[in-house]
Amino acid sequence: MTSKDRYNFKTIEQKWQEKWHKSKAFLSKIDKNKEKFYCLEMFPYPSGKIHMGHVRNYTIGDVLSRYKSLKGFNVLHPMGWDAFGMPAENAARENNLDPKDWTNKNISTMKEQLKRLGLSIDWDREISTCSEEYYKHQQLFFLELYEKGLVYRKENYVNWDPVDQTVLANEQVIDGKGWRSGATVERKKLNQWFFKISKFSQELLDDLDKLKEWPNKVKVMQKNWIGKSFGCEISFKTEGDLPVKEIKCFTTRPDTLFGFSFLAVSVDHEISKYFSENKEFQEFKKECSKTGTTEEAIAIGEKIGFKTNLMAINPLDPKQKVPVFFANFVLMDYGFGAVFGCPAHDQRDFDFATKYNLEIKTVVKPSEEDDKYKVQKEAYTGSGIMINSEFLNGLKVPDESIHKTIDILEEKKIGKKQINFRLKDWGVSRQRYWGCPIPMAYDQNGNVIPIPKKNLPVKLPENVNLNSKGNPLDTINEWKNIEINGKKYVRETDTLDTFVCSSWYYLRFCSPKEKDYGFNKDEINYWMPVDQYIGGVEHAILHLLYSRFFMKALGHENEDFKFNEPFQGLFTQGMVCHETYKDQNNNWISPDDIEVIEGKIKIKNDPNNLVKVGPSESMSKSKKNVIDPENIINNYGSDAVRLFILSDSPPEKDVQWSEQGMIASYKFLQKLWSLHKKIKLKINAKLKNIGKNNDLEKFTNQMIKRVTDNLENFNYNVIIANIHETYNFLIKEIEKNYDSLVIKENYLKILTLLTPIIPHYTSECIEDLEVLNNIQWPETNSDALVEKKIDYVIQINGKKRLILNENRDIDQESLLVKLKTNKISQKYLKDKSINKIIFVKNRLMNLLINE
RNA sequence: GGGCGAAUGGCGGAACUGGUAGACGCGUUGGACUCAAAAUCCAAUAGUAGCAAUACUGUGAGAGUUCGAUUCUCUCUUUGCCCA
Repeated sequence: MTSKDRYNFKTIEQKWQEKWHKSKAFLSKIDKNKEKFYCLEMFPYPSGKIHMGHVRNYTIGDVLSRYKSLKGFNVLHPMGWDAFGMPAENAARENNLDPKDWTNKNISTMKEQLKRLGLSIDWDREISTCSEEYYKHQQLFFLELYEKGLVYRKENYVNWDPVDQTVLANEQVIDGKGWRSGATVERKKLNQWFFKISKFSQELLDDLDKLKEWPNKVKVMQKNWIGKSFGCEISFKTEGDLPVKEIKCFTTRPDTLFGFSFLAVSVDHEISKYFSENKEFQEFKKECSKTGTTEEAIAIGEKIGFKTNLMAINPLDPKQKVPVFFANFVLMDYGFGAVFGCPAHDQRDFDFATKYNLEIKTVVKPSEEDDKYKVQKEAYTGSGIMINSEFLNGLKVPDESIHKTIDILEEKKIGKKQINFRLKDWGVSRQRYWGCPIPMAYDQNGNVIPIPKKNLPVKLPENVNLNSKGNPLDTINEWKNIEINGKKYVRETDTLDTFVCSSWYYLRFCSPKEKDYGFNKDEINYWMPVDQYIGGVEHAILHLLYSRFFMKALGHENEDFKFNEPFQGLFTQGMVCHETYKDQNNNWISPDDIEVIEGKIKIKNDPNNLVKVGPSESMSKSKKNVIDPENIINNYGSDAVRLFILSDSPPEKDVQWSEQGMIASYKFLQKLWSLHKKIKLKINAKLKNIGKNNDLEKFTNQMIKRVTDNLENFNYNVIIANIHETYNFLIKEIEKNYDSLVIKENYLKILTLLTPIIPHYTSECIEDLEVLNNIQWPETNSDALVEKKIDYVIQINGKKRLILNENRDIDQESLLVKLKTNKISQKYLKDKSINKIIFVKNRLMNLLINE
């Protein structure tokens, strides 16, 4: 092949991208005569350059968008930027830049990179969450939710970095230290703004059932996160030297009440006020704060307690009095910050009771054990039968026991049926500069006043010194101090969690230029909900749950807003992985810095330094196992990258990056191109009516069916296999005699099938064939799919013995006659009697004979 | 500890509703072209035995249902993710 014949992706891809740009090929407009399809991928954070994860995510979405367009849908496929957030602020501080400039520069770089992928995006709808045009609407939403009572302020514990003077998210606390400063993180109480997501707990849970096109695992994760538990509030009378008469507990296992052996409360429980002068208690409290606040830390960490002189009385058995402890494994957030301990049937309680020598009384036995069963080395938490529990004895655990106990407790007025949710209200305050300002202010007495709507937006001040300790906004007096109606106020200086920005951006895409409000009602009514949302499974809980909440909050007390779920379909794609490399000193090595010499992996230009190959892991800068998409696109072209990133694994699973696989995809496009040249010659030769062979048409129809099915089911990796099969078939078949018109008709259909995957290439081919009319997704001709001859599988005693190619719809008797004249089957059937025949029409025949 | 999922050649992975296991790709081997190499093309490629036709074994392990199980049921092992 001479270089002239080669497929020049550089000029061809650029040519088509320019054409698409100039003709606004992907512009979306409301058209009520067409069915809409809203395809959305999770928008990127503008961190600098795109990475392979983006390439995979947006390629998947693009394949779907282009397919739906060809199918005749009116497709909305927008893109924007999740542009607020800490990396910008940190980068700006380190390099003495403005976060806005840093962000906007990254946006323009990444936008160019995405365009080079040939994505079918309507760039006229581009939005950026850090622009005033975006966040001013968000501030209005905030005020609306405040008016509806869905926003409030309360004191809450936060992770406080005493060096950076800032609040840290849980994931920024590593081994109890601030991720940046390394300082030991403190628990600190701060006034924070909250969204009342807990008000919608039940609805968020119930509506999961409506989300038929969501992966089950994401629904399960959300369900667990919302964490509905059914249980009982129980009041325990107390005796002792404190003015405390009663402590309320929440429990999901009221049936184990006869196994009661202690009562544990959180160190923040209201009775702790009687210990404020107690030095030992204060020491204990300090000790507790060291164990960390995550549920995991508590589960793994040692259980410690501080005994009070209070005794709690078992409401079902007033003779039983047990000690009350402060304990580190009880959190104030859960229930009432108090639990009753039943060591025999809860491992945490068991560990605690063992440590403090408390009674362990068995009240549930496994069904197969007798009544003398005793819990020994660990708590028994399984199902079984109640024992040692007076009137509860014999009840089945948990089916009968829990409900029955609650009924009894309610009757005796010592307990109340209660539903508890694990989901807590969403704290949205961040002590940061680079975020959406919260449109609130305080008077001199600290009373809250919303900024009047006419004064919106509250703009972020510019040219701010980011090197101050704490929140930079706190230091800018001229911004902070304001007057409203002649009275002096101080602004709220916290900004909103960036998850707020991403909770409604999908609405903004429907009407990105609407000036007066965040969206236009008619436009969202046409485009919403998002038909297919695509992104990483790491957002399975927070982002997706917050977005769902936001829709419900907007619709709350608002007849005009008729959506309560944003994403009808959800697809979570897997990560892009690469082998990891380390040198002899355990330093990470980039794949760009290694070479293979005589089968050994070595560091480039340092042949004595052998490389240790580690497991393949998700690409990350810290492990240096990243491949820069830009280099790959430069070397092989976007179509080849798209082809490869889809080819090796199902999109929902992780994919291994492979240089060899990438090269193979590139070479395959070259092969396709030489096939195209051959086909074009055949078409131009204007061959007429030669032969009656319809294999080509049959094959085309098979492919239409298979590719369409695979597209509908996200089996994109199989489509790549289908494309290879198509090549393997055509390269041979095209040598046979066909009518030129038949070739052209079928070939065009095949090119259309490839278009969602490799759009630049097929556009060039279609143009090369001088086809002018718009292409549409081909329909399957089901007549052409019907095979006249079928390979019948002949089994003898369930084992495949031979294949008979016979007419379709042949009946059992006729097939048996054919079989009796066949040499191979004779070998097996000779002198044997057939006991039974299983015949599956058009598929197989199984003969059962005596061996 | 709990929940959900996964396990198929040297590797990534196919297989409709229970009906020819290993599509397709990578890699490997052999061949053609070439002074040679690269590129390209052709062929082979689950294992064992055999010149071959073919036979037997084979979808993490073990059982079960069935004429027939990668697919359904149970037990176990390993592993991934989420929650604790």
